Amino acid sequence: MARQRSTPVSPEASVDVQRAVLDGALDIIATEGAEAVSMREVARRAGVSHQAPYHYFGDRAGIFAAISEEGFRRFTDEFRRALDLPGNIAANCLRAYVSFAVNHKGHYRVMFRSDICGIRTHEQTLSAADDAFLALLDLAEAVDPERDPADAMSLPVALWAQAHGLATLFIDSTLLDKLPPETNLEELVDKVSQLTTWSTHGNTQ
Amino acid sequence: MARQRSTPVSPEASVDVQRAVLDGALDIIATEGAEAVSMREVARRAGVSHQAPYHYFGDRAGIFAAISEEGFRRFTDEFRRALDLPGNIAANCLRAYVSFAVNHKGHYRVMFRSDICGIRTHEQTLSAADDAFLALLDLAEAVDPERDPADAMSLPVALWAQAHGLATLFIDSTLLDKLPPETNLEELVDKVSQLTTWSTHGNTQ
DNA sequence: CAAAAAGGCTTGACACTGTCAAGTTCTCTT
DNA sequence: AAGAGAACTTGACAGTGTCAAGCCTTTTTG
Repeated sequence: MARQRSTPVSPEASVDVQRAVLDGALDIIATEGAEAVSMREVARRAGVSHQAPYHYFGDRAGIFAAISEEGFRRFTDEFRRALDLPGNIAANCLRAYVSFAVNHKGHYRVMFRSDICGIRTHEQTLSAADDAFLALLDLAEAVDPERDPADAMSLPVALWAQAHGLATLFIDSTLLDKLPPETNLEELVDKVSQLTTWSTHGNTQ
Repeated sequence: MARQRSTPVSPEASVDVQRAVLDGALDIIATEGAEAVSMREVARRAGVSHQAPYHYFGDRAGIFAAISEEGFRRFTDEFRRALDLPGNIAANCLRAYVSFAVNHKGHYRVMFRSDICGIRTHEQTLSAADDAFLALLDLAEAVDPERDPADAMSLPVALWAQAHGLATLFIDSTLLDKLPPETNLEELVDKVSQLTTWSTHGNTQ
């Protein structure tokens, strides 16, 4: 007799399995890290056979690619919302960036790991990452519209590096162990914003 | 008959095996990423049995911990050398930081991955990481000795985030694919330095 | 409306992995 | 000379990613 299926076969059921596989993987990534993800464990959590995930994602890297894509799409949404907020744009975006990483650890931990999700071979993930990059360019444009066009990339790279650095230090390193235990993360992010000035094009030095 | 040993047993030989295991692992990490490291593959590359690495490192995480420790020690050396250089200290240190990451990909990729090297249980690795953090605090002190002592951590965190963000974007993300192919990395790092001003304590806003 | 194709899974098998356990040399004390 | 310990070794086991092939159920097609 075949394994009991928890839900009947239907158009929605397949989506459920797909979703359950991703959610199981996300949970493992957020709590134990990406290497702890195994095809068989996510299958087990989704209540399906060890081969079912292959049907949707091809291989292990495919799961990571799907998570990365979803992460970039949700990230771009939240980031663009911060772009439209009133006030200090750079500060708003930094806050949005870091809070996305902290609140979506599972996604964020995979998004920039080109080694495990084979992003270069996965077109949709690549395009989602490109969209996110466009949003970043818009931030740079808003921060300093009059910078030298011949050096258009320095500012976006600098902004991205600060945000990405803060985010990864928070979620993966032992930085937090080195800070006083009462430290408020959001306050710290804002202080870093206040501390940083992105000098304008006119500056020599 | 036992497996032919390439070198006779001697005090140096054991060091050789240890070193060979680490070098094999570092090579794999730098070229394929940390998850591609397997105990049996590094043993194979070192020309020893699949259990030999356990003798020195306990388990897989132990290899990563040893690499992380070595990375932090070498990093602190190079970073402190940059601290003593004449000129713009922040710029010198940022350059040293990023160039360490790029030139020691294998080490750098592991140093901040607390998930795979179980850093919290490995005292020597932890202490090496602490030493690196002290060097960072010295940089912050040199950049702005008169900042508010009640908010001593914002500046080091900001400096570290910028450097760490740049480094990880360079070695792990697809940022480089998005930049013009002729981009010179060292120039880009310097431009980011020039773009960034770490405002002093007197600043309100 | 029957036959064929496709989608959504399943079980089975294989080579490989990390790690425990239990030898087997060597080298260095005592 | 004997014993201890370091530096390995071989063997075994459960768990892994993935290929191959099969089995239902639904959808499309002739």
